[in-house]
Amino acid sequence: MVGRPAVPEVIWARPERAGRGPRPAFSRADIAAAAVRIADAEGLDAVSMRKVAAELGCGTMSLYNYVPRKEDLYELMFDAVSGGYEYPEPSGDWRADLVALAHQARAMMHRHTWAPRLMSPVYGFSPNALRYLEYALSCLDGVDARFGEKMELIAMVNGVVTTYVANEIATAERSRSLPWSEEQENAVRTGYLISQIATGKYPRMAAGFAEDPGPIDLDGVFDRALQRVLDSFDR
Amino acid sequence: MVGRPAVPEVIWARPERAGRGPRPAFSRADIAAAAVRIADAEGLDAVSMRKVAAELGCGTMSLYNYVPRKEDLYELMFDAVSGGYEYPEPSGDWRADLVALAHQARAMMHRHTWAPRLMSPVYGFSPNALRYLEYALSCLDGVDARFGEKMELIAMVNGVVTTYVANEIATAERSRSLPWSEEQENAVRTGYLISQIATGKYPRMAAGFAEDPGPIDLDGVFDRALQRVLDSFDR
DNA sequence: ACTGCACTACGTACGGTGTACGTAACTACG
DNA sequence: CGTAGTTACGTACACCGTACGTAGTGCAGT
Repeated sequence: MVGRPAVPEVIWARPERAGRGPRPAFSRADIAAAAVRIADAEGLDAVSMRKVAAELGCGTMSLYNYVPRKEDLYELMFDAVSGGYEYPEPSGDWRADLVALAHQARAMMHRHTWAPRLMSPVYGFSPNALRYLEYALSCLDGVDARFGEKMELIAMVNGVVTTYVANEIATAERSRSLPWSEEQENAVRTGYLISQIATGKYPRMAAGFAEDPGPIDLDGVFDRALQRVLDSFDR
Repeated sequence: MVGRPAVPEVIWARPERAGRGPRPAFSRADIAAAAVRIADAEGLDAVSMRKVAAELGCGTMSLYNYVPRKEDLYELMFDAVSGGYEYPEPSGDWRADLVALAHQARAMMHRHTWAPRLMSPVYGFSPNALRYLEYALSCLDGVDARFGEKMELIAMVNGVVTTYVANEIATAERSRSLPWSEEQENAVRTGYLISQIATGKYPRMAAGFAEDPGPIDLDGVFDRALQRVLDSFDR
């Protein structure tokens, strides 16, 4: 099984335990949890096969018995953190239910700031992603709309969550790979922005910042964007 | 200048040509163009300092005279492809103007499929990003809304563009790093999805795919999402 | 005109990465 | 009971970003 397959393979279709040979020392959940610990502590780029193996206490190449390629490790990680959602019985108010679900997803991504980078429709097949999707659909049970329309709504809600969280954490995540602090970086960048605006080449931005310079309320921005998406489906 | 700075620095604030020393052999535009060529041809992960230097025909470490860190190379790349937009005089119909701008951005990202991965508010300071923003604001000149509201609209439009393009190209980009073709990968993944749905654990998805199984019209999905965002600002 | 310094150019080297390959030990099935 | 298929893992390769040192170049100040 250590020989990498020459034909496509979905990791979820692989049996966790093969019939023959010694019993595996770790479960997929163990491996995902180890990788998640590293990513939470040091960022996604710090997740290497060597480090995950060390975290588990096994040789680097042993990991390849469980995970054929690093891509699959990412898939395990994303599924693992997608397993923490609560799915209360839908209330009948689909807007409130979707808002609650979106807030759960946003909170998850703030806990695991690498998750937005892994968000991809490719991973939409993982067990927990399917559960999430099915639950979101169940929130829309009473809604009179075609299936395709419901899926487009769910996709837009998910899109808002990941883009906004990605933006919210962008500078913080970036500063992980930089030799100076986030505050220093921000100060320099806004300083440059101000100098550019002062050139007069961007009059509307200049006027805008003069009129409305306050700090941004990220929670408010997110909630407004989410409500707008829901509005647009609620005619 | 080869000594990396210990203090934050925005590459755009660096003069292209220093007073002393030999005249630089390349411009920032040359370097960005070389990196863009590589990324277009082989994907973003193929963009390495060595390859860009080879493409330019100089030694690897010479690149560091122009680009203090690889992050800055990304910033140059993103700004370079953001320089290809056309900014026609706003027509007075702000919805049509923003739709046209969004379509330009979408087309750009389809030409440069690595661009969504680099999309980050951090790069919103680059010269061409500022031009883009100022133009989008100019499309909203006649609209009676506060500056903050206009910025939120523009952000949502940009968000829709990048998320949807990222989804559209996800499997194709992914297959670049995989030893088998996109079609093979897709076949296996949808096969697994079908097998999962057939378990009965996801009744709503099962019903949905039975009712509405057709292939997805990506252009239509994108346009509908975009219109919904515009609707939600158009009361 | 000359000196000095800031800059360009770039070879070498270090510590990291994903993973191909080979070998040894183990266990369930024929 | 053999043996095939698995687990375990050390070694090795190609590639990465980039620190550091050295050599050459041309403007600024004297």
